[in-house]
Amino acid sequence: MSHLKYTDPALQALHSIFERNLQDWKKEYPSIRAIEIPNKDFLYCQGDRCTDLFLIKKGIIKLSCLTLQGNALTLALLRQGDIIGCVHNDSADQVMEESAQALGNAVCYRIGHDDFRQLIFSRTDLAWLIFQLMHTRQQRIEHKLRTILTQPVEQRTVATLLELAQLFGARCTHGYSLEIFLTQQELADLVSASRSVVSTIMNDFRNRGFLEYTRDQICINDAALLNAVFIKA
Amino acid sequence: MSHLKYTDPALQALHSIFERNLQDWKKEYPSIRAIEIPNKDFLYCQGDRCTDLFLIKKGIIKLSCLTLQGNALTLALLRQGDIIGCVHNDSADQVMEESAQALGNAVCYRIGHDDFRQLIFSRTDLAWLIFQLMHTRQQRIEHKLRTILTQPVEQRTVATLLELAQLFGARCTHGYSLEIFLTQQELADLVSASRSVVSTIMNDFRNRGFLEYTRDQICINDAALLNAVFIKA
DNA sequence: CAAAAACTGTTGTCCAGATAACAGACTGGT
DNA sequence: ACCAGTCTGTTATCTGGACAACAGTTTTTG
Repeated sequence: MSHLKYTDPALQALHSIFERNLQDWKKEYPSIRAIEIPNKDFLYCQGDRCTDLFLIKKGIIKLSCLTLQGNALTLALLRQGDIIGCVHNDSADQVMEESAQALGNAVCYRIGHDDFRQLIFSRTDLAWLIFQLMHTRQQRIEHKLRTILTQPVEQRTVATLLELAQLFGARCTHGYSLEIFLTQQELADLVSASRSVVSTIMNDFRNRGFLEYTRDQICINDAALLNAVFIKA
Repeated sequence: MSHLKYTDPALQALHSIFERNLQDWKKEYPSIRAIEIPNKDFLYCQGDRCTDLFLIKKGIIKLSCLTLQGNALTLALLRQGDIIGCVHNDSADQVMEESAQALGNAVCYRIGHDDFRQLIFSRTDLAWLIFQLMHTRQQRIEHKLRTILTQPVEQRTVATLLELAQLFGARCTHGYSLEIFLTQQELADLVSASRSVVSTIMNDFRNRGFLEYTRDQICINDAALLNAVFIKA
């Protein structure tokens, strides 16, 4: 199985259905709107009361939540075609459990909860796609749980880097170059580890020639990195 | 917010729709079948090729997966109305990522993947319910992730016990009595901790009068247990 | 352009919890 | 009624990684 599998037909399909029908739907479901989210802006925050749904049109959205101790815990990175926001509920007193933040600039469709519901009712093909999509996402988070519980920080870092390469990677001479700016702290959050450990590991990787990085760019020699993982395993 | 909230209208609704329509559907979707799963039996195993979906009619199903090191990791406990199995995919070479095992005796509806798809297409109300349901489940696993990453084993044990009380609990003199047989190892898996630590903690709780247990029964004094948690927090 | 703020790299300390090992207690089969 | 297998209770040991602290570097901002 490829580590780099990241295309999902359901995702593509959903996305293109929206593209195609947006104009029509705007008449029928007036709450639909395309909105731009600049880098680091929040779609909504933990604790917000939110009555909208979002479908990502472009860009990456980070879902995270604050733990009781005040550390950020990254739940997922989502992209084109994924759905977030208030799904639940018909009872209004629902409060969001996570925050959704743009990682880089993003564009989303926003739809009111009720309109979305209507949409599902009238477009059964949509329902099935969404069903598949949610399932993939479920798989992803289960996978994450497994990883965190079983792999040491080093391996998780590798996994995260490769995942990022998939999401943002532009091919460059040695492998993938990440187009996005991440501080070590943010990276550490993604890995679910402490900043200091990640820092040391990254330096180690650099020395071993698996990657190169400066303050605002990471360039991954993915072949070497993957090799390193496989040799260990 | 109550720790013991465990009723979900969507769940109930879905369940009763199935109850009501089963006979009719049997004609239209011949793959639908109600099946009994005895305690500890598997609906499917990690690595199986599985083309069916299951809706739980009665009982509890445990989803778990084996880690590389060979420990079992419990992903979720599911119950009446929840859906598991092969959702994905239209491409056939899909292998299950987890195992589903009955905890106690259970009854499920089994439906072939394609029939289910048809069902969704024709019953839009179903689609919406399922949508909600998957979302709750998503929330649950995210919550689990958060718990594991932030709470120490002791707290997690408490949480697990209370959860179990909700699922299996029969009211008894002191609080809830668990109707199900769990070895310490299984309990530890649910908590995601090592058996020895859980053992010690359980003894500690017993001494402090929070619960009573023998080899094949646990009796939880939930009031006391909850108190203990709140005092700490 | 200087002072403040934010980011990185490194080290030393400390601890929750994994692991291992062992000695009862129970259970069940023959 | 014995032996083998499984479950519980406990302790002694080890370790990954969190945390805190600090010095050096880069960025921001007034």
